Amino acid sequence: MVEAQHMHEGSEARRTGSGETLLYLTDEQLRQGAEAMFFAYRGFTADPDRILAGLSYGRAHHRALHFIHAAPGTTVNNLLNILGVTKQSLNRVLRTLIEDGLVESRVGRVDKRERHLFLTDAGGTLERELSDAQRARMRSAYKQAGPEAVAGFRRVLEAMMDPEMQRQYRRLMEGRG
Amino acid sequence: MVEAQHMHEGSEARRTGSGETLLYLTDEQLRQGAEAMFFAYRGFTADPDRILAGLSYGRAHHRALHFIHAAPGTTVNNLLNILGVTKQSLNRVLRTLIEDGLVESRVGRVDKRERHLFLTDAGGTLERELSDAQRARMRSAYKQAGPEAVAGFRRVLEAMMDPEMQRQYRRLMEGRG
DNA sequence: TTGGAATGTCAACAAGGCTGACTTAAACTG
DNA sequence: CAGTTTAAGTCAGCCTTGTTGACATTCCAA
Repeated sequence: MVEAQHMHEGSEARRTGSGETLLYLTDEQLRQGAEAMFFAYRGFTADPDRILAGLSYGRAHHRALHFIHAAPGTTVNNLLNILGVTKQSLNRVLRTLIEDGLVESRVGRVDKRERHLFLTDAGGTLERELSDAQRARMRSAYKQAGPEAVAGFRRVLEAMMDPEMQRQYRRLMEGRG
Repeated sequence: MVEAQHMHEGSEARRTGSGETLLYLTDEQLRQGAEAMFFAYRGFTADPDRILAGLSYGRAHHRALHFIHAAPGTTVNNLLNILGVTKQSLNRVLRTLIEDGLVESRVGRVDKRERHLFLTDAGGTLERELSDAQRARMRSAYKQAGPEAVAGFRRVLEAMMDPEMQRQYRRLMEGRG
């Protein structure tokens, strides 16, 4: 049920005869949403970035560590698709992580062309440090906003993804509850 | 009121005797939120990026155009704070925009050290083209998710910002409805 | 056995961040 | 008025992280 007290200030909804909900979204409301995304993403990355600045790593290293943690044993190609970068770009990051002993690359058993990626103990430790920093902010934001807001947050974000990314995202959600 | 059907799958809320709502947020739920942010931000920037790729501009030019549009007459220093980059970095972008006749820089009347920035007609046209592309996706996401979700989306994003960015954001919201 | 797929590597380049040093002009302040 | 601070711009150099293109290797599968 769409009720006034649940609606964003300024947005309007109306039920048609057929029961379909129409939304009147002004350009201004959408603009504000875009700005919110911009500022929030800055906050989202700020804490891990601060940690990484000390080490000689960047945000790209964090992303690699994150998704290797999320899907241990993933192949390079799979990681490429998730991250949406070229293999040359990923390779540069991956190479330093392997050299520094944070990531282990194992030749595939069934297909020996493939490399399966795992975090070493040291890699797991850094990954945890980075995500702890990121999660602290998210936890605080979730608590401030409340569970209804969080559900809406997730719904809008999912609807904003490219269809291919949405598939990747849902695949990652499976098998993790 | 917190009711089960409004809650995100897997999140739990409980009312204490004092009426305070407690949230039990697992690391896993927060991780999923982080991944949603990552994938959604990619989608968020994808459409304007495609347009900019043709021209010799990048995302940084888009951001400058966006905020000059949002706050016409803003000074360079103010824009610096909003974008969170160094003046050297902004200057490189701003210089090309001014040279190409998309942005006009006027010497301040009251303080002649300041430069006030405005979009030219051409600048306004490009800005509109870029935000139209971005807004189309946001409009679609907002419609899919519904007004309650949008309100929650905005609440979580705002709570995720650095306090200083939150101030900038709210200041921008004022005087625009 | 040959074609194609997966991976890795080299080179070159561009965008867009950063720091540091310095100039100019204007404004403020003692 | 002299000295300091502020706003803006510039130059030089560096780093990360993205890109393309070319090419080698390895291995699977038809």
